[in-house]
Amino acid sequence: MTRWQPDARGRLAQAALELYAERGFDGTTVADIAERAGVTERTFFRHFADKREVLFADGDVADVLVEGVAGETPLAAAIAGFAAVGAVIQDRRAFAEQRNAVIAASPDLQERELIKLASWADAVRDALLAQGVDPTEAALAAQVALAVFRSAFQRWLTSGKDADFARSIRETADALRALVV
Amino acid sequence: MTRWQPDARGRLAQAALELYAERGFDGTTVADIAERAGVTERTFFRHFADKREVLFADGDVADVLVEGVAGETPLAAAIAGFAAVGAVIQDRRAFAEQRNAVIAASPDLQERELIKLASWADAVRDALLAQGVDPTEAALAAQVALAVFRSAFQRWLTSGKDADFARSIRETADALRALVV
DNA sequence: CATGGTGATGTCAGTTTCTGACATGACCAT
DNA sequence: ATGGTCATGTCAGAAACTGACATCACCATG
Repeated sequence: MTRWQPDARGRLAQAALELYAERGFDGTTVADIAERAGVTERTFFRHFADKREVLFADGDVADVLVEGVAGETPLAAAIAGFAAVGAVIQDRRAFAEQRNAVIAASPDLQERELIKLASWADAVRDALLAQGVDPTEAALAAQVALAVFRSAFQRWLTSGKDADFARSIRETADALRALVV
Repeated sequence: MTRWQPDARGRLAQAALELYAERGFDGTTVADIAERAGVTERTFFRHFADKREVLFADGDVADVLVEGVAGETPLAAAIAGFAAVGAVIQDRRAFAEQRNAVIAASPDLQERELIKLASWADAVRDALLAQGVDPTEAALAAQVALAVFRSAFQRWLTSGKDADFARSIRETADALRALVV
């Protein structure tokens, strides 16, 4: 006789995404999420630091990001890092869409999203630093690459069901070059 | 006999900045802030939506930003908008430094800072749209200009007491051009 | 001068988020 | 079998916020 069902964390994450989609972030209490997942509220807070974080457990995405940082120039390298993340996201488009819709509907979740993206930019900056890039240049390249990623993500979402993330990145990078000239 | 001292809102903002600097954001309760300002906790929440917002009442900065959006190219126009804000910030350097230090010390405050900056980028994007710029191009230009602003702000802070914000912006914009080439 | 409306604040009760401390019991190594 | 470990449960409480209603200086109006 097992005392608890396995993967409480996964059930909590799933329940949270569903409830945020059904009733909105504000209309959902942590007690609701815990109940649907079949655990107590206290267990929720053992797995996730707060009510928002449950949507942002990216696992090892940061590793993918950092390993992808390589290229001819610092900016190209930074963009390549984000492109690697794009490839991961592309494999779960339906999830990405639902999650994106939920976040777009809640300022609280947007805040958390922004700081997560900022931490990605910091990781890219650090990767560039490790490759000997000048600190100021690395920070700027990471921020600009993030801007490209965000724009490319929107482009990918609005480009239909079978859009290619790498293509969206390339197109956005081209648009950037056109802007700066 | 006046029933209350004037400018409760201003006193709350001042008390909050002081206390966040003294004890940190987490170490400060809204009751602490209200007490120092000589009002009740309820009054705090009438003036500010939440505990973070008290540091982010920028007043008419968004107007300055939008009015500053003008230039030869969309990116130049977007950067000009942020440069206009820079000029305002430059006039209150000591305040900017203290506020920046307080925010840097708290992830919660950083989140709010990021979403405020994002809303600035959205305002710039809308201003570009109003000038007939292509939507995708406008969004990207606004995001890139924000990256330039953030980098320029750091540069300005670390460039000594009498640094010129406009100069930091120019230098960062030059760095961007060098990156993209 | 009286009267009544307005607006900023106070008071208070309640919900929700989040934390610390301690208890439980299945599982595992010895 | 015995004891340790680890995920979870239980409980109490602090702090962030919200809604409803009360107060009373001030001000316009007759």
